[in-house]
Formats: sequence, C-alpha cells, structure tokens
Amino acid sequence: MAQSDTVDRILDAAEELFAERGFSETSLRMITSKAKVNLAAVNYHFGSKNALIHAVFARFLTPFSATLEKAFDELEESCGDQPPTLNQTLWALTESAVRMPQRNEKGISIFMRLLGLAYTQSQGHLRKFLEQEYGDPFSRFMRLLKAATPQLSAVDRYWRIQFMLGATAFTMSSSDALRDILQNKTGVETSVQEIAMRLVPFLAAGMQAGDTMLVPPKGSKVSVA
Amino acid sequence: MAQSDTVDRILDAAEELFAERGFSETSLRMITSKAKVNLAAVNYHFGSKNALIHAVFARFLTPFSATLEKAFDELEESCGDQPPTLNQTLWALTESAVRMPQRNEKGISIFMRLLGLAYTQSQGHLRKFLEQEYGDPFSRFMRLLKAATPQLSAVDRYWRIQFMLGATAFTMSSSDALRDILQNKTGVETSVQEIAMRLVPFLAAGMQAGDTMLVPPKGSKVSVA
DNA sequence: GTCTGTTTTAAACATACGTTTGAAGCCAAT
DNA sequence: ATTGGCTTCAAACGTATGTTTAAAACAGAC
Repeated sequence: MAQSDTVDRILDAAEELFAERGFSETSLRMITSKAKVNLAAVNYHFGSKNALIHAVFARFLTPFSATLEKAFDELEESCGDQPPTLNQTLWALTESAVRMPQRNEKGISIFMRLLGLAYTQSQGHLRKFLEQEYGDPFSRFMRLLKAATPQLSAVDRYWRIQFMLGATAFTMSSSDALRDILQNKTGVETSVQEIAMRLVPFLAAGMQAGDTMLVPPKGSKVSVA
Repeated sequence: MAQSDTVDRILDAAEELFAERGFSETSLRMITSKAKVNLAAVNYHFGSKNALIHAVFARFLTPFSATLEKAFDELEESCGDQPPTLNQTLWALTESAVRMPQRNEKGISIFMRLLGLAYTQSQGHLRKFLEQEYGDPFSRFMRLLKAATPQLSAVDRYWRIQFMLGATAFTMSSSDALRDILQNKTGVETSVQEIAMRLVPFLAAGMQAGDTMLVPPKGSKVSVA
C-alpha cells in the first residue's frame, strides 16, 4: 500500500526525532527527509505539524490505554472486594507499558521519553489532546492509588503522587542519555525493563514513607510554617 | 546605572520566559519586549541567545554553588570523621536552595524548572556549559550521596539519584501550578519550604528502599533480564 | 562646549520554518 | 484507452527567527 507506507514512515521518523530532540526542535524537513518522503506529505496526510504530534501519541496510546484498562480490570477482579495494593497497581501499569508490542527494540523507551517531553515541554495543544483522549485511564489509576494508600492524608498523597510522576517522567524523558552515560561510565547496559524494575520499588518506598522524617535535622533553618 | 539595568531586565525577563515556555519556544523578541529593551540589546550585551541562556543560569548557580560548598563544608566538619547521613546531605542541599536570596517569591521554583528544562531539553551547549562550570559541587554532592548509601550498588545508586533528581526538578518546576491546583481543591496553602519538607522524606525513603521489592509480584510477566 | 567611548535604536539581513499551490504521476475501474 | 480519485512532487508563499549594521543618543572627562 502506498498511503500507509508513507504515513507509517512519517510516524516512525517523527517519533524517533521528537524523542531525540523535542517537538519544537524537530522540523518537518528533518522528519520528511529521514522518512524519505516529500515535505508536503505531512500536511497532506496529517493536516499540520501539531496533528502529526497527536498522531504519534495516538498510535501508541490508544492500544496502550486499552491494554491498561484490561490490566486494571483483571487486577481488581483478582482482588475481590478489597482494593489492589500499591505494589500491584504500580506493577500493573509497568507491565502494561513493557508488554506493549514494540516497533523496534527502542520502542518503549522512545515512547517513555515522548511522554516525559509531553509533560515537560509545555505544548498546550498536546496537553489538551492527551487529557481529552486519555484522561479516563489516568483518573482510574489515580483512584487506585488513593485506595492503595488510605493511611495518607489527601494532601500528602497529592504531593507524593507528584513526586512519583516527576521521578518517572523525568527519568524516562532522559533515559536514553542517562543510559549512555551509565554505559560509558560502567560499561553496564540497561534496558527499560530494568529501569522500571528499579523505579517501582523506589516509588513504592517513597509513597509509603513514614512522616517521622518530616522534621528537619537538629539545627536546621527550615522552619515548619 | 544604564548598563546593568538593561542587562538585569533582560535576565529577569529571559529567566521567567524560559521557565514558562522553554528555550527554543522563547524568542529574543518576546524577551526584549517583556524587558522593554531594544531587540539588539541581547546580542550587544550577551553576544548570542545561547550566551544569554548561560548567563541566566550563571546568575543563579554561581552564588548558589558557593553557598552549597559552604554548607557541605560545615556539614562535613560537624560530622567529624564519619560521613554525613543521607538525611543530613539532602537537608543541606535543600536549605542552601531555600535560603538563597530570591529576586521574587517565585525565585526558587522558577529556577528549579529551568534546571529541569536544562536536563530535559537536549540543548547540547547548555549541558556542556553546566558540566564545565558547576561540575565540582555536583560531583561533591554525588560523593556525599555515595558515602551515605554504602549499602547500594553503584548501578542502583546511579538510578535512584536520577529518580531523586526527577522528582525534585519536576515538582519544583511545576510547583506554582501544582500549588494552585491544590489550593483550589482543598483551600490549603503550600510554600516551597513545605513542599521540600514533604519531598525530602519521600526521597530518603526511596533512596533507602530495600531491593526485596525488586521482584515483581506473583504472576508478573516482567522478567529479570 | 567638545570630544570619546559606551549604549540604544530602527532598520535590514539571511535563513529556516510550517503551510499552500498546482501540476504531474499513479492505479484501478470503466 | 480514458476517466477519476488519490497521492506525490517541486516550487513558492508568508512569517518568524537570530543576528548584524550604521546612525543616533547618551554620559562623563577635559
């Protein structure tokens, strides 16, 4: 097929370049020349650069959110009437991400980086698009987190969820670069799965931290407001 | 003084706009019109847009790294021959950041967001500049972390430090927006200090998480590579 | 008051961008 | 063979960007 070949080549090239360089820093000319298609093809097939960005996300997120919903369904069913634990919830998310069919070996890490960029680069249109299209599974995840951490006050939970999001988005958004640094330093190769397996315990521990440590050490100048 | 007035107004406007919109998405015309100076003033005083970006970072980082070095000096001295604990190290950093003289109330959160962007947006020149100019205090912080977490393998420590950086940069960088959301939801006011007081225990707990949780729950399809 | 070096200004420059155009190419159905 | 609807293509469009220029404005020293 001629059409979908061009469309897919554009999506592949765009996905990779966006992940490498960010959205604003990637021009349509870079994308089309990497995809070996004519410059006008993007506007012909997608309508605009922003619509292409949306399409890149939709190609991954639509099947992913379906997978995730199913994983949450199974998890809640297997738990009977008691809510899933924090660990179970985090792992359900992680596994859904890792098990997504990948276009190539970098598939998931490229996409993680894109998600990080989506959160980080304040592209208003992207944020709106993601909220509108994929807000439901996100809300569900939040509800599960709430049920899994009943010991936390609403305010504590709120902030700790932000911390989790931050650690995840940030790490994933620079994971290629970080992996390269680590490999240069130690010669150790790191897969996205391994990063996830290190991240989840970190998040779970932070989420469940006691608040005894809330008090700064003796002599600290940070005062409780 | 005419010069430094113009220079400072440019730096103020640039700092704020960069933090709001990122580097590539902020044009010199936006900056100069916000600063109410002539367009050419940037190239006259700084030489180029990239040099302006460097100057924005230097204005904050140079005094901050001095403060931080002093805090580390005091901390190590007060600890005698045994290394500072993780908690002490994190609090030394936090206090140095919070106590920096701020140009306005948003000062610290604006700058946190800039640091996050510096890490995220792959602006090669910025990364090189930061490493070159401020690599030393950063390395020292890393050494302290290493001494404070002898139980961690080098690889574990490496990734958990990335997670800490992520949670911090991400949260602080969007703390204004987050604070507003929280206030609208719960009517609770939150200061940067309070966020830090919630963040540090989260980080310390994550950093010191046992690795028993490294194993996914029963039935998980994520395999140890 | 005049001169000197610095700073500000308006205008222009070259380049890169996203997008549009209209013709050409293609392929299946008639 | 010809039609008709997609798709591709080279070229151009208008706009925005970072940077440069050369003249004007300014300030302090003599």
